Amino acid sequence: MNERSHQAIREAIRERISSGEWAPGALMPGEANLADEYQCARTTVNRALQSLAEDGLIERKRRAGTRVKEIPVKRARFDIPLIRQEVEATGAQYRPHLLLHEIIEAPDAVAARLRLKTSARALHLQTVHLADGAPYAFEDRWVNIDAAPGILDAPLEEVSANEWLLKQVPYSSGDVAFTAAPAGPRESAALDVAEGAALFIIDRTTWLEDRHVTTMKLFYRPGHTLHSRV
Amino acid sequence: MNERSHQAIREAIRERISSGEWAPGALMPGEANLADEYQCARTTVNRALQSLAEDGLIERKRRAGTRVKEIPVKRARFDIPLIRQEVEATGAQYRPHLLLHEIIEAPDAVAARLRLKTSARALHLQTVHLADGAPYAFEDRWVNIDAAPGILDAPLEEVSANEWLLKQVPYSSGDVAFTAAPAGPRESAALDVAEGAALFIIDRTTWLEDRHVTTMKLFYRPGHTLHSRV
DNA sequence: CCAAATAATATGTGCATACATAATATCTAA
DNA sequence: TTAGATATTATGTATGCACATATTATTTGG
Repeated sequence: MNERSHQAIREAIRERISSGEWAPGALMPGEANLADEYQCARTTVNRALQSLAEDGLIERKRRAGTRVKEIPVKRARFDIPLIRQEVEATGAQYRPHLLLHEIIEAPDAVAARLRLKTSARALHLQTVHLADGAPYAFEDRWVNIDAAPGILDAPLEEVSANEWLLKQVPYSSGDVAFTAAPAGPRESAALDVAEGAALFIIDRTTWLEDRHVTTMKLFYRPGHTLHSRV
Repeated sequence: MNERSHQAIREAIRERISSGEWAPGALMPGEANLADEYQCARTTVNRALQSLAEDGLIERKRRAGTRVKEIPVKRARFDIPLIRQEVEATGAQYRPHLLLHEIIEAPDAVAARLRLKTSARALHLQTVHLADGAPYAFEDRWVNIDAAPGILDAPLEEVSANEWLLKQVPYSSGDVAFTAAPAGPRESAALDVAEGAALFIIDRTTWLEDRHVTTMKLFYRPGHTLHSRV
């Protein structure tokens, strides 16, 4: 990282913002000025400033210029890992255990998420993810069979459905929600915790273009945390 | 967005990856080739590919080339809002209510987080955030007085400590953790829920350079979810 | 006086080029 | 044979330039 690199300049400017050189909401010098000051091309300053804007630290508008944000947006990024990797990262041995595998009419909430016709059938799976044989998380998943037909023949005792699907449709998009809920009878039994225990839950729905592939809830054992830098 | 813009090219390449044109793990054509194919400068392809790498879809190494990731990292991004804004976005009226304001010796866990000497004193605040008068979230916060001295004179009945601190040290960094836990007596009373109810919790520590400013836990009422796109 | 046309301006982006850098492949000498 | 030097190559990035675009300021015409 050179003295005049866009990264160096970005950090220098970040410093100046942190130090309060420009008040929150204030107009910063234009790209041309900064380029002059740092003895570099405007392109380079542009890149530095765009990066700071991505970070939510400044706000840029054509013709209007660049200002320091009044209230910088705190943006957290989480890498959502494969459970296998998550478990293996702790040094434990991973094994999925399939508790339920049925093809039944999907409840309305699920049908809506998978864009199924009401009363269409879907694959319903329940899995406990084990770390060194002990329950680590409980997964309740519905799969749109039309969108992933091969799953009926997949060896789900060995590879978790999550992993299998990821191999099939690796570059899908989706949405995630984080929440908490008390353990119901299923979760309680699967995770070996008291009913009503507070569980951290990740709720995901995944699609590839317009094919809604799967929706699932992942219930972690009490005490699980997910963390990140801001 | 032009046909030959870096964004257009990025999306075109994203499509080609999604469609499976290049297998997971496979080597993609080099920048020069793609530039040739898309009839644009290598710089433009470079920008498109860097963006896809940021998204965790591909992996790039000098000399070795660019490959499609075997298992793309699912990266969720959350904008963590001010509670005031979060509440007001629902159309409700926001009001913070300060329950506790004391300067006492910080417990070890807190002292560690704020990098305080053991048995140093810190400001301890407990606040209920109200939406239209009803409890929305409960905040338990510790502030390093040395790092934010003005807070002792701040009108915390009107502006929440969070907001006040954000005004003072707007460009701080920090870490965030999400978890779940049962409501204890304090949370139960403040949020008006049963003891043991499953609460979604955001746990944050904030610092500016080497000054650790504040650490807090935010307990949401049952049912709260945080969501995002992947 | 006000609305619409027009000019001015800061950021946004593409391009050709040159060189930097990291990783790999190949050659060379003991 | 093999460690070490050297060449090769794909990505990384800085630069000067031109032009695009969004937004604000100014002018103009009714």
